[in-house]
Amino acid sequence: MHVGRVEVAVEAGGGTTVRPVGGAARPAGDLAEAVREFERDSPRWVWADTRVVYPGLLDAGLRVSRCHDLFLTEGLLLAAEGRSGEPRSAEAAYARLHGLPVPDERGVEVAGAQETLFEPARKDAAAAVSPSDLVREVHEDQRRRIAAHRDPARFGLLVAAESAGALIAAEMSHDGMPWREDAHDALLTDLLGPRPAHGMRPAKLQHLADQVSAAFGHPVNPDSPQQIVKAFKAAGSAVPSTRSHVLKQVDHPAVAPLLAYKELARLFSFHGWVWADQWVKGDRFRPEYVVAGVVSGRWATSGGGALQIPKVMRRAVIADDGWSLVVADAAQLEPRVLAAMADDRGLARAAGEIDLYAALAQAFGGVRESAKIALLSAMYGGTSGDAPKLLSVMRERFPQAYALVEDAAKSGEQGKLVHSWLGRTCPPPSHQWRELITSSQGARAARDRGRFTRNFVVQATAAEWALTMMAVLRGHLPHPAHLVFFQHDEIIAHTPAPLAGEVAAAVHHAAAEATRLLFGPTPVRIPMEIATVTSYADAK
DNA sequence: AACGGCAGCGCC
DNA sequence: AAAGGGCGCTGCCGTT
Repeated sequence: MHVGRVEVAVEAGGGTTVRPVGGAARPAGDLAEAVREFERDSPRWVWADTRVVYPGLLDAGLRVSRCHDLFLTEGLLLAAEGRSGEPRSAEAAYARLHGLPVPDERGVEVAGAQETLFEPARKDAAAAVSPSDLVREVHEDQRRRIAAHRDPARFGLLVAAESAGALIAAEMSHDGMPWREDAHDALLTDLLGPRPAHGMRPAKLQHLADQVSAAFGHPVNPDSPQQIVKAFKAAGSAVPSTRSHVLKQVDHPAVAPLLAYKELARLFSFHGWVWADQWVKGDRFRPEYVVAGVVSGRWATSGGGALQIPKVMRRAVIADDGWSLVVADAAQLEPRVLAAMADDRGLARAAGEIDLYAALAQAFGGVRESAKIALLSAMYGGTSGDAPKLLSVMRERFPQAYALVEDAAKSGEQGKLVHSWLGRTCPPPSHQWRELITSSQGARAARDRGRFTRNFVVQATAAEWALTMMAVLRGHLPHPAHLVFFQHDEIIAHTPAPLAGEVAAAVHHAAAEATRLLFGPTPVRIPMEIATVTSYADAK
């Protein structure tokens, strides 16, 4: 199979220019036509921004196998060059290349209107260049910068995985996650009562709110932490906050209805009927994913709250008739990633087992929970409870893994940058931090950043493992199975039921392949827990 | 009326 | 002595 590169530039008028790398640019009336023509060779499509270009192709029923996203790559490169936060758009990259005024990233409209892609550049000094020359020059520049990276092979893998993520995010938004509106409505009605009129509380919520007021003997808004704190104080049960774990310690008749209210109110306002009206259409939930929306490379969402779906709501995620959901979860991903990164023999041996913490228990007095606390404290910077004692065991028994996170923390405390395994770089400390660090609060600021960088190296590497796994999986799914959800270390595929076994096999393959691509030969295994279900709620 | 910080809590 | 990482989203409430 020939795998070349084809650059694509979308003109302001909606026309398209394509240029096979090494060849000549030519107009291609319609991007879909160009994709139909070239895609049989599985080229790597080079374009300014997947969010702008790809949705139209998906609407036309087309998919591409790989791409190079200039926007996301620019973000990776800028961070690696210690310039996080500078505008990442191709226009901005072009302007920097030529010393021109750099357009603001916010000026780029990404709502799917192709016309707007080059508008900001047109308003600025980059206006003179044709879109196809802009794509060509920025692409060449990025390839130079990737080649100049201290580890181009790893960094190139990261660039490819990030770009694959952009394709997958667009495809997931296009396909949507199965979400049965009738099941969701039934679930809400069961928990809250029938859908209320606009601006009203559901019956059960109103009843609980009334019980809270009755318990205090006067009207109290259960949504107002201030009023709650005041009411408890007046009742002789002062509380420092209204967090549920605080309230649970209080002996007062308002506590029970208040806690019940808080739990249900959240479901009502976050994932209730109004939410469904906005985000669920035709039994599909279509969130907006933001690839690399988190500095660690994790995805974020810009709407729909897809990464915070409460477990109880998973009952509404139901496969189509005759189809299944294959729910796959990378178990204990972060400690395994730490073991592989640190090449720590003892930890890596434990990470060859299905239950890593159980395998470590022996080192921690035979207590699995202690092993878990030790590892989590090492990765998060925890110091409460038994953590200090358990961390000293960790330092003794798993010195290389311990040193890796300690070094990351020390670098952070000193204001240095740290990197993931493939070369994602954390942002530099803020200006305020640099001022704070010399003040009386300096020690605290240093510790806070140390915890951030300590966690960054592990979380970012876990994120790139997951991205790589997903990219491999995407290429191995049997048609018409497709990915419908991704949440940090968990992936869901929607598949005709008879193909579920093939999908599961593809998941196992993808996990092993991602581990090999990132870490090469290692005793560490990153096993996937897979459940084939009709409803997401039945996984786990 | 619009905006933004905060509290609180859901997910990993 | 204690001290936990990353997000998004909502309603409240003070500010403009």
